[in-house]
Amino acid sequence: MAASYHHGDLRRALLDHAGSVLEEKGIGSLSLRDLARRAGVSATAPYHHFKGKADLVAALGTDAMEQLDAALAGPDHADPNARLRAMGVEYVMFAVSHPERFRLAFRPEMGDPFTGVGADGAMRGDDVLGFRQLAAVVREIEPNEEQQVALAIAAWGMVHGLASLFVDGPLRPLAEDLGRVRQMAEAAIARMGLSTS
Amino acid sequence: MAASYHHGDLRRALLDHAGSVLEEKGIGSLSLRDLARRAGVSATAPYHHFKGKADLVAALGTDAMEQLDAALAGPDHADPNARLRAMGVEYVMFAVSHPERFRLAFRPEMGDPFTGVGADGAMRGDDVLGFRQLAAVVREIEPNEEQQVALAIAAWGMVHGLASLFVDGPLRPLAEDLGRVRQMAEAAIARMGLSTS
DNA sequence: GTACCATCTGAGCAGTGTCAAGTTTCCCTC
DNA sequence: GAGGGAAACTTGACACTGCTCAGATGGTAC
Repeated sequence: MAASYHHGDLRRALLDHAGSVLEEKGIGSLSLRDLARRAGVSATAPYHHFKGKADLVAALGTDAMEQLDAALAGPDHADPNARLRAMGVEYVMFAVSHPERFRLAFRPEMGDPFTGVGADGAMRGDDVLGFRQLAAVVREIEPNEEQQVALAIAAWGMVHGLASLFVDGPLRPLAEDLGRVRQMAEAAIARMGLSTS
Repeated sequence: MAASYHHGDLRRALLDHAGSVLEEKGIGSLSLRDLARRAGVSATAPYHHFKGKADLVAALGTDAMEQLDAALAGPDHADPNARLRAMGVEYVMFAVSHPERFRLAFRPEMGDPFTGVGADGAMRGDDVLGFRQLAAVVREIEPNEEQQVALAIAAWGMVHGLASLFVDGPLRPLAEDLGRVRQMAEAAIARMGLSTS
């Protein structure tokens, strides 16, 4: 009797349980049936909230992207170059601190969150989570529009690569020491001549 | 009669078929049973050559890593800075040209090819595919050992990030035009002050 | 109060990874 | 050449998965 026929917010519950599974056992162990079981609901109930597994994973990816975006909002130095560097460090720290979330935000085999750059190569930055803040700070640093794209790509590429090497690449053994990661990220970012045009 | 009981080189055949499936339908559609079927063999035969699916995928990752390594051997400019930049461009071009292979080389959920950086942060570059050539050219550019690590990480991070953004990230729509990718990669890499210490 | 409709259930299909036990073939040794 | 052991392969089975479809349920708008 306590359990009502209608769950209330099954969609949210499924996503939350998915988050737990993700952190405990990784994306390979994510199963719709298991999530349904955890939510105390039949195996087919999730299909009333998601088109299928891919759709649920895509929703998780969007969630992750939003969290990354939020983490990037922290730094607010007056100097845009310093802010860009600080944002880069936070990007890497987020990835290392929440590897499953970071992977999910860039996992295209099931659902794709990106539509951020037009086929002509122009940035439509305001449309893309995470890119918005990058575009803003880049505009402060670089007046030339064409160079803005180059700078944004170089900066994003740099920190995304660092993050990937720590999360999925050869630097993984170092990722446990967060202080060291921060230090290495700062060093690598400092090495890049951001302000030179 | 024509078909012998023993396959001959089932391991190689399975990996080859896996390569085809990967390029045609992506890693999500990779199934051991399907590979066995394609090789004309029972569903459990692959277990005599791989511990399981994860082991097969790990072998594919190693293959991919070797191919990436080979692709990086191309450029041979006398100037080490120019060579490093050219290697970076080739890295990105490989990723964009063979996205499934590139992903596989950095896919840890099933098997992990990396042991390249000691817990102390020192490079053990000669042990790691791909890193070997990077370590060599970095040594030519940068005499200071500590700075070598920083430079190597910055350079690898940069090109790996670029590659990832083209393959799995917001720059994906641009990845179809290989000429444009090359041009953008060159611009982004040129922006990074590699030779400044 | 009744009709609607999103939500949820149950049974069932096709496909998967993996294991245990048996069969066939190759190859090395005498 | 004969014998024997090891490697390669098969059959059969189990537990699990994503997904579909027909039907039960119950809140809500009229």
